[in-house]
Amino acid sequence: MTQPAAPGLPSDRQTYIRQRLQQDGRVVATELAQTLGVSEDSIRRDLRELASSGVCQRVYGGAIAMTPNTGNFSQRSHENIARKARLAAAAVQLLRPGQFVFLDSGSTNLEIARAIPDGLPLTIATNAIPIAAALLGRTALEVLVVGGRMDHRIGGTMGSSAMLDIQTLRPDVCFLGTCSLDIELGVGTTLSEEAALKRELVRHSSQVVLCVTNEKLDTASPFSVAAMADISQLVLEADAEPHKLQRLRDCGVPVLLASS
Amino acid sequence: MTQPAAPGLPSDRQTYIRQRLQQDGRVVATELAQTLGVSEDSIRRDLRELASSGVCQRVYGGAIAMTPNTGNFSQRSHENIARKARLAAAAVQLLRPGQFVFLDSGSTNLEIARAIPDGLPLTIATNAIPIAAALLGRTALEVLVVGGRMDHRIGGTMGSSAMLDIQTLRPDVCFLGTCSLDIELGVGTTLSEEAALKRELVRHSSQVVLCVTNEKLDTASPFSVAAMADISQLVLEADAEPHKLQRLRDCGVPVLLASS
DNA sequence: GATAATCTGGCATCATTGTGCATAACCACG
DNA sequence: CGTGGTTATGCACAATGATGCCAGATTATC
Repeated sequence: MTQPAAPGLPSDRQTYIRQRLQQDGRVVATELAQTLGVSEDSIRRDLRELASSGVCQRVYGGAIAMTPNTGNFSQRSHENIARKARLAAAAVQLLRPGQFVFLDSGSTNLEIARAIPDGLPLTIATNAIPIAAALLGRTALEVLVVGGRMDHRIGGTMGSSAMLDIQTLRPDVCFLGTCSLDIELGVGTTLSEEAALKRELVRHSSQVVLCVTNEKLDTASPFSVAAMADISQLVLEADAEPHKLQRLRDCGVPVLLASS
Repeated sequence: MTQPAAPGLPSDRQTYIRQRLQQDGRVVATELAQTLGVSEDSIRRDLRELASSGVCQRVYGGAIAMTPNTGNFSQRSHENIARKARLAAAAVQLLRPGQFVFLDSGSTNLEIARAIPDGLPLTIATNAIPIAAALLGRTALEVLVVGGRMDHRIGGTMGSSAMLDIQTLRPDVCFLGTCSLDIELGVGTTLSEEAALKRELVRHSSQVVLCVTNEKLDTASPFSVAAMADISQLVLEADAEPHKLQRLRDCGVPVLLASS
């Protein structure tokens, strides 16, 4: 166990909390306050700050570690379900009857698929298996599945075959799954093949919509997918940090806020 | 078994319940209350919340895990699940490491997908979305998804695009989903498009394996898929009617019986 | 149909949380 | 050395969340 710093620079304390989060996966506020010899208020402030940076997720009584890029798809899709569902509820308001919509892989897009109103006639294309599974039985929807080799990390098809399939599509709207969003660096993702597929998607879609949860704002990933200029519409959480939100608005991209 | 947290963040409790659901498929409220050291009321509240998130389905006395997809396909797949699982357990004994296997759509084939032993390296192609979803995360398996228009009745992709995809494959073994089997009429199915796809599948596969539950024996369907001569291997239930079984053996097709 | 177990919703109670405010430490600058 | 500003911290208080208990309704089981 790491020794808590006795005089304790605030940043040291947060480093210690990060360590504990990585080590145990979760922390308890009261226990941290006692261990570090500060009031629970300070701990709460730290946790709030770490949560807004995307390091952890705040829960009643403490916090649990956030692992944005690790873990398999089914784990990720259980995190932040409520927040992603709210984002999805806002996003589906952008849909119009008869549109041809592409739903990229990603846990947020899975929530969007679930949030599509019953009876709204759409044609939906996707390379994500869980999304196709969620739309199975929704007879009002014409569903096209992009074939190819399935990537277990992404939860969707990838590879040259999938790329070729996508090139034959001309979606009206594409909901792009996002790993990170930064104003200068644009949209990024963790896998090179995934990035290539998403770039093709952006190239062929009339509109590109991006749904981004708070922890992904102002972060970067190894592979670039699109620049801010390629984005037609942003959907963000209402409690996103105001200055980040303002800077995104200043880019000229329409922003839709998901009511919290 | 995961150890329940002693101080117990509320979110940890729900995570524990999720784990138990995934592990055992069902949970009992009274047992959970005792294990976690909280009142049954809290457990019931948790289960209600998890149910509203779609994680589980509430039943009298506890909850059962929800399979992600709903609709007519999953209804079918819940019928005779035990019998189909036994059939599947026998069928996977036919698999050899490194084989290229095609799993056609159908609830029996979904059970086969679930019954594939962990660590057995295979390449699996499928046009069935629930099967692809079931294989997601099984990293020992290379999974190829056949793209195309998804048919909500079948639960898989169909159409000309899927046909073309299939023509590029040369599976070692194909597990053919079956609606009916009759010695004179061969294998049949209810939809013409489905039949066309299955015919293509039979044409391109080295071996064709048929898993058939008792109620499908000696029945016919509108559209013909294959003759008895096209079948390489049958997998039947051990308690099939002896005279039907004997007549199938007489056709010269090897028969594997699933122990009941 | 009777009985026992379980479920739902309301309520009281306690813990946790966010916010405003005051205090103290620290830093830069004249 | 003094001063104004910033930051971190702790405390008080109101709001929210979680929990257990209870009464009435519902459901399983005999």
